[in-house]
Amino acid sequence: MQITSRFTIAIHILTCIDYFKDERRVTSEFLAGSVNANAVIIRGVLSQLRAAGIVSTRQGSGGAAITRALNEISLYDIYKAVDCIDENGLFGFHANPNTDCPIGRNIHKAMDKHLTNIQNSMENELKKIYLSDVVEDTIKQIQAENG
Amino acid sequence: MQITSRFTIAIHILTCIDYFKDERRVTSEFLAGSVNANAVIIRGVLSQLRAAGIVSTRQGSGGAAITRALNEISLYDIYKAVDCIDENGLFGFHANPNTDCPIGRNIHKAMDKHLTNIQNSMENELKKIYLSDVVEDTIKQIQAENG
DNA sequence: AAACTTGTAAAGGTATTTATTACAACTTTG
DNA sequence: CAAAGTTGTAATAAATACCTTTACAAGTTT
Repeated sequence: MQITSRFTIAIHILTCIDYFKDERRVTSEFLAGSVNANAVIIRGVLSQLRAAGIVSTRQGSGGAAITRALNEISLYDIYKAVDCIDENGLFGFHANPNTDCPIGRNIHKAMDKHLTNIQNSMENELKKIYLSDVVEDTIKQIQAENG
Repeated sequence: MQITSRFTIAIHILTCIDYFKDERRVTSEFLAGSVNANAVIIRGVLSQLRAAGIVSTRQGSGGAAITRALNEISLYDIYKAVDCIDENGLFGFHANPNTDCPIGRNIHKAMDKHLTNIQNSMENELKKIYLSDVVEDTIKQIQAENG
């Protein structure tokens, strides 16, 4: 299993929007070209980012823009926006353990606390990384390939 | 997306094996009853745990046993045994970004380092929790429901 | 009005996961 | 040694989740 690629697509999109913002209108079609995915996928991700207040889009005229400073958007914000994982839902539980068995009846509660802590620690790491970090690293990569 | 339920099934199984070890022979059929899953699924998980040296099983006579002390088996050991997630594979990348675009060509490398760190920090948390912790908590839950 | 773009629903396809069936190999017991 | 019970594993089917594509209404610009 993997965290949905919508998350890395979202980071890709946001990096593109910032990179090309002064150069051209960044439409879903253009972004689809860079990501190499269908434009409807891109529009779906943009929809989620818009609902989270991270980007603005305009019908008709087209083009997406980032609404906040890059160092005010954490990877956690993006992760939450594209709805990667339910609250406490990182670890899948098997449905309907047998309640006639003392273990089946209680194991879920016993595991929950620990697994929630693990998920929280992962999400806390996401909060420490900002879109600005990724954009800077991407630009370094681009400069490295030219020099 | 979620981490496969084989992980929580494995913890459930191991807790059962320990809990019932002095009382009865713990067969895959019995475990399937507690988990409420098909016995073949249980045998598959037991196979993986056996390959990792966490349990031993016996053909014919039947029954599974844990090979180490519970406080020497971390949730990370179990997580690795049941092959939840590939190395650096927690976050799914969209395949084939457009290499004609400077962002498409470089974003992957720029994200990789950060996402690997996040996955590592999650896995390090798994190393801090032992099967003994989960078993103790489960027994506390059982005692609480009786008293 | 024409051309272009976003927003979203709906249908189709693909991949992954889980469940089931089947049976060979092994162990114990009478 | 035969019968009963169990593990180990392959193969197939079913269910679920995910991604892609088609279609079109609604908005904007020229």
